[in-house]
Amino acid sequence: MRYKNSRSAVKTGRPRSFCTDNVLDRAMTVFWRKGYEGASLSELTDAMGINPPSLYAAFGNKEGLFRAVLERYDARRQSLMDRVLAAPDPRTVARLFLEGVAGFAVDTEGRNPPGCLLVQSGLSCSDAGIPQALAEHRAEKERALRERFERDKRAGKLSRDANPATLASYLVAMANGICVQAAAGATAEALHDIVEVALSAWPDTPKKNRTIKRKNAAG
Amino acid sequence: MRYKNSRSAVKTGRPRSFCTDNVLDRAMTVFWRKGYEGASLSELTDAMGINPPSLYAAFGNKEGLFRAVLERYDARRQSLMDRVLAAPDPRTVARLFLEGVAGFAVDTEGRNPPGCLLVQSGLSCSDAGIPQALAEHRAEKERALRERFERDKRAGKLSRDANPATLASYLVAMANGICVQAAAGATAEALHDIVEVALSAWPDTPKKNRTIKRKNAAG
DNA sequence: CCATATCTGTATCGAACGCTACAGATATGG
DNA sequence: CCATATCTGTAGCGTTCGATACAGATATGG
Repeated sequence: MRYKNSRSAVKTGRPRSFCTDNVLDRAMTVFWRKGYEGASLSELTDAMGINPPSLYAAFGNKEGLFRAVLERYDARRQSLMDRVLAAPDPRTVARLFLEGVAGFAVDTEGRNPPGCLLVQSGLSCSDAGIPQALAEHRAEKERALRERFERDKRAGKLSRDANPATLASYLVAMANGICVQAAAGATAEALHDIVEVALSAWPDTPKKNRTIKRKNAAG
Repeated sequence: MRYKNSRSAVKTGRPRSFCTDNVLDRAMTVFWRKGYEGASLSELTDAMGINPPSLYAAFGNKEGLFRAVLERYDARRQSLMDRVLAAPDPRTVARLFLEGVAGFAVDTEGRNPPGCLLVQSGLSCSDAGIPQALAEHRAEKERALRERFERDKRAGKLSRDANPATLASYLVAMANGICVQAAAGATAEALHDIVEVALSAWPDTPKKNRTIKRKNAAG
């Protein structure tokens, strides 16, 4: 069996003996369980099955490895976000997003701990760049939701007094809170119940309680 | 000026030169900003204004200091929880709780970072006892809310199909998510908007949609 | 087959970590 | 005023941290 190598073009020199995505997945588990500062280089190299010089040649340093892990994490969550953003209406977006996050938070392939890497691996840190990097990755999801809701609002799929930014922020906050509950050992059923309550806060499709100024809703 | 000392009875020996609550507040700031593992002993002793032997004599070790800080944190939040639990009805409990948490999360006395110590100081850690200790402290608040809602339900202040455990879990999850947003730099206004959405999910007082079995609601 | 380039494994670097031995300082109890 | 007890400050303990120097291994390009 040959590992997939990240080198895009044929280059000279001894080839890399490991698959980048593979070792990133293994490093992800360590960062997830121990947090950024709690994950030692020796634990990381042991889990990744490589030696320190290989790690430093490939990722620069510990922070570089962590940032590569975050990118890998996003990639593994992309299919969920794609499915969420493809939902026909904003309420379904909200439901798929919260249910998806709750599902991922409790089912982490038996390898990773319950919860979310972007929440529990370093909210406070000796190196302030780590919390900031995590915040940026979380904000990325929030922005995707907000832009979706802005489109929905323009399309008349959200009431005129709904605030896309607030709704996106609410969903992300709820999702992060769910992840904290999951990390503390909450069951899938408990998380599902939380999601149901959270969704009952969702504003329904605009009701005809005012004079209809413009009608640009498309089915 | 004389510092308050924690020694309850008069004892022999050289008296302690520092106020326990005072140094715990200073240590709290370090743990809050850097997380449990990111807070080094030298940073802690510098901030506390004492030397390592005094720290170890008083708190045992780093984990003992952290646990003492958590107790101190709870003590400083107790007045909020008292006010929340003294609210006349469950909806007001929910509102005061979320508004109170959001308020604390952004206004941390200019000394502590935005957010919540119980959420951001060590969700994942090299020593698993730290996330567990944090989870227990958070669960304490959730239990207080749940018991309050159970009493409300027995008193008819919550609808018969409301689940006190779910509502408490929802509020705590929402509060924790709000703290994550605050830690990432969310403004007080943004958090307030989230709280408003979150409260719109709250089940209202029981409506007379069924046969009224018992009536013991008071005003 | 050789020059070049890159990766791997061993062995280890200086720095920072959490923690403590020890002697001096300062209180109480008699 | 002395014996005892506890706390303080200095100085440094052994370990682990993140990161690297270096030599051998293995590919490409000519």
